[in-house]
Amino acid sequence: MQNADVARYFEDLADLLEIQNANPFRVRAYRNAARTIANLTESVAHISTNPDQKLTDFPGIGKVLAEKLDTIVETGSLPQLDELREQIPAGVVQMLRLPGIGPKKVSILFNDLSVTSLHELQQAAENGSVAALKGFGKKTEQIILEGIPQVAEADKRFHIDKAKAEADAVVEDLLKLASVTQASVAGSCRRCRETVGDLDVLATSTDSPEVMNRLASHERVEQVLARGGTKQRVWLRSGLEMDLRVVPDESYGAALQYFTGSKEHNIVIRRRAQERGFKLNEYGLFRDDELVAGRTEEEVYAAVGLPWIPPELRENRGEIELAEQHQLPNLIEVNDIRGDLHMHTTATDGTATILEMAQAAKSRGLKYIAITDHSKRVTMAHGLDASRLRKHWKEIDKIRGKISGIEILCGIECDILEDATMDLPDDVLSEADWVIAVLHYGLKQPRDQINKRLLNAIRCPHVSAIGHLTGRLVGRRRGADLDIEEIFRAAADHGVMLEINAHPSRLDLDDVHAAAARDLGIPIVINTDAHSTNGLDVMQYGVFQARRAGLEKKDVANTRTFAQFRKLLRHK
DNA sequence: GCCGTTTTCGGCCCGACTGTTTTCAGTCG
Repeated sequence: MQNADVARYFEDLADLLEIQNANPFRVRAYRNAARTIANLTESVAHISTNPDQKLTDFPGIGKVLAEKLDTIVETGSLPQLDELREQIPAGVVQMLRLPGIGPKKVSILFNDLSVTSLHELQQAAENGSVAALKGFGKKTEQIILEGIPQVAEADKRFHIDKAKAEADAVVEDLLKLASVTQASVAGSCRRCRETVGDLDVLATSTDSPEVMNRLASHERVEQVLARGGTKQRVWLRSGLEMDLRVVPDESYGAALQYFTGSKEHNIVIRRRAQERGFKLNEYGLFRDDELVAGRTEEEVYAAVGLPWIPPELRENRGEIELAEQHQLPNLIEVNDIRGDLHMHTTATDGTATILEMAQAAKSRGLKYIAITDHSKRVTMAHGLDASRLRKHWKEIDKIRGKISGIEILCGIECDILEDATMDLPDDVLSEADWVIAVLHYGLKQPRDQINKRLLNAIRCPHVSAIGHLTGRLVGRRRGADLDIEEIFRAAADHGVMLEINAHPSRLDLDDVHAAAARDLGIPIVINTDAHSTNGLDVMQYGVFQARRAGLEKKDVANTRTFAQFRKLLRHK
């Protein structure tokens, strides 16, 4: 059982307890524990059965929750959860996803109206019985009727690239206003999460209504959902929701800190403020009613005894402790990247030639690239067999003479087949400068077989790196089930690098896996997997992911010079 | 339900906005 599955038990339990009107702090305890588990690099099943380790050593897991985890690992179920599910139908839990409807209202709908599904809820709203409930009204009825089709729709979260583009465009326009001195995106977008549910934008202005009006009439805005004196919520044409907050200049740092989150990070920061006799809110840090800090984020962190913490790390996953000890990592930056070791050309499913890719890479400041077209198993992309690949490499060799200032490696993205053999024979792979081995097919095979495939690839002496390890697609497809610890140990033993695939729909390794790989000393490469010249521009998202994992320049192999990078290759 | 360099009990972040109220609870971030 994967940690994500175990975490799910506690998340479901928290939802159900909330509807039952349980103690909110008890509910939070379950959610915190779920988060801890989802962020673990070791499997809970392993820790639970290992006599040398204690689950209670992990934050937010006490005696009670540790016992429940043991039960889940041992039996694959949790009696308490089963009981609650019998009392509260799944359709009732689904109502929690309606915007504007929380556990209290869901509880009333279920207990007083006996609705047990979105369908029944719609009928109840249409015949007026929802509006007649105490605490409900015409507006609530309308919110429910509008929300039901939205819930039925798929996940509302957007990939980071799209979210960031939307936010940047609006921020840029707000900054053009005379009254606006500072503006920034905040929230999960500023933390560079893989996906963003909605956008938070912050601005300082002497004329709040001007800013609000500008956003309300912005060409990207479809509809204004709510508007007060300093806060406005709009729905963008792209489908994203955006919150705008306007604060005075002297509050900008406090507001930016506050709205960047994460919620979990902020809870700890606020507690630190409290312990020091302050009150921290989005307007600043106050002693009694006197503003002590708030103009910059640095001021706010300094007031609670910490250096500034990069937004990507603000998840309460240990960054506050590191900051306290002045051991925050010096995070890798986009400009540190010197090479890109995964890209395609017209030889398979790319849209640009070798020369065009090399020129585009050079113009983006890269010093070396690897051309890695598909191997033959990927028939849809017209993957290369041995003879076409050798011709392709000769072609690359010719191009080397036509462009200076950038090194080009003869590479291949070689499929690891379902039977755990490589898609191309050893003698061909041995001629490559760079082999990136990947799973494309049979991702649903059982864990043992997936592991066997990856371990075989890692042991193959010609393989340089494993690309997009799990094969997951962000928000669309879960990755293959694999034993991360075993794979990582093997990669460390054999000197095989692991890729952070920078494409916003992959970002694989994820942040948790990348941190675990780094801890084992495995060199990480961040690659674009570009299928066009513009595809090279996604490098930044891979770097964001690396930053979220706390990686430094030295942890990432393709920040090295070409000469240094070559030395990392185990067999060349 | 978790947690503890004053604590094993009594805390657990804090404010804006909305809708349904006639002073506030619920929801959200």
